[in-house]
Amino acid sequence: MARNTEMSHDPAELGQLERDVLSIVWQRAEATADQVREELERPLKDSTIRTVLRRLEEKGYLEHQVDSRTFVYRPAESRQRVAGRAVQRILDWFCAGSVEELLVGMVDSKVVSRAELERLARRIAAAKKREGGKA
Amino acid sequence: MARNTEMSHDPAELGQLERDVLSIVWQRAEATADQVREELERPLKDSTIRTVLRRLEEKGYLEHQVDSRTFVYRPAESRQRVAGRAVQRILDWFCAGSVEELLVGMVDSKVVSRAELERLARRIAAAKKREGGKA
DNA sequence: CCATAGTGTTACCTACTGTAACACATAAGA
DNA sequence: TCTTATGTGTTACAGTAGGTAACACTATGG
Repeated sequence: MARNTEMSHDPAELGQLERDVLSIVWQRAEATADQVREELERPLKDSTIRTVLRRLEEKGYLEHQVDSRTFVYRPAESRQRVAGRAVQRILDWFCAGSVEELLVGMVDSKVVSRAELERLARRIAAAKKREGGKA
Repeated sequence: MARNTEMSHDPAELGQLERDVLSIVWQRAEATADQVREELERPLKDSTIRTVLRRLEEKGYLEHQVDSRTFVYRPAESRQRVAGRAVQRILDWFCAGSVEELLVGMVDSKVVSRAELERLARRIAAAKKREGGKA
């Protein structure tokens, strides 16, 4: 057995191509298969792109609406939320759920400096007040 | 093709069992195959554990030293560092490298609250001064 | 009515992981 | 010294996910 057989979707389980396609849709806000293919540098067949889009939808990352028989895909969730969940996973796996450990790890791995981290955290905390609580 | 053929190791690419084994070694600081097996709840054969340990070493997560013909595995990197790198990957994939976006995503996905994030960031920033810069 | 454009279905190959058997070596005891 | 644990090295197999794509089907526009 490899990987879970029945779990909610999980960003790290995406392959390279899937991530690329997903990124394109996120970037454009919405995209058809052809648009995605044009934006990919790789020379892939239409059916390949469509398969990937369908799989991404099955996994819950995308949803589509039909616009005169053409599928228009849109993100089902924002990049940030997906990224946030991905981080949550890492947190659970490698940091026993401790956010502090994770942040320390990020500093340790030079993902962000202590100063920068503090600056961003303050900014984000401050942003809350300006916007008033929103989902 | 699935997954990279030649890239530095990457925590998200680990399977469930591999993560479990790695966690045990991290927790104990060092462990032999038998010790790992005892600590796993699952009834696995010796060779299974050893294969996993070997693979984890190949992937760069563990290293071993021989203690009178017994392999003693130790982490090659701290959990925090590995977690940090994992986050870096997510950052690159889903946030175009923007740490701020990632942090916002974490808040968005309720991984951490704004207030808590700020509190931790301050603490981590403060810790730097006490310890003096160290690798 | 035909061609074009788009979807649905199905399939194949490979890499990765879980799982383990079996052969080989060697220290320790009889 | 011969045998037996004990532990390692090698090899393998099956299941799944992901990359890639062909092909059949459908409906729309000319």
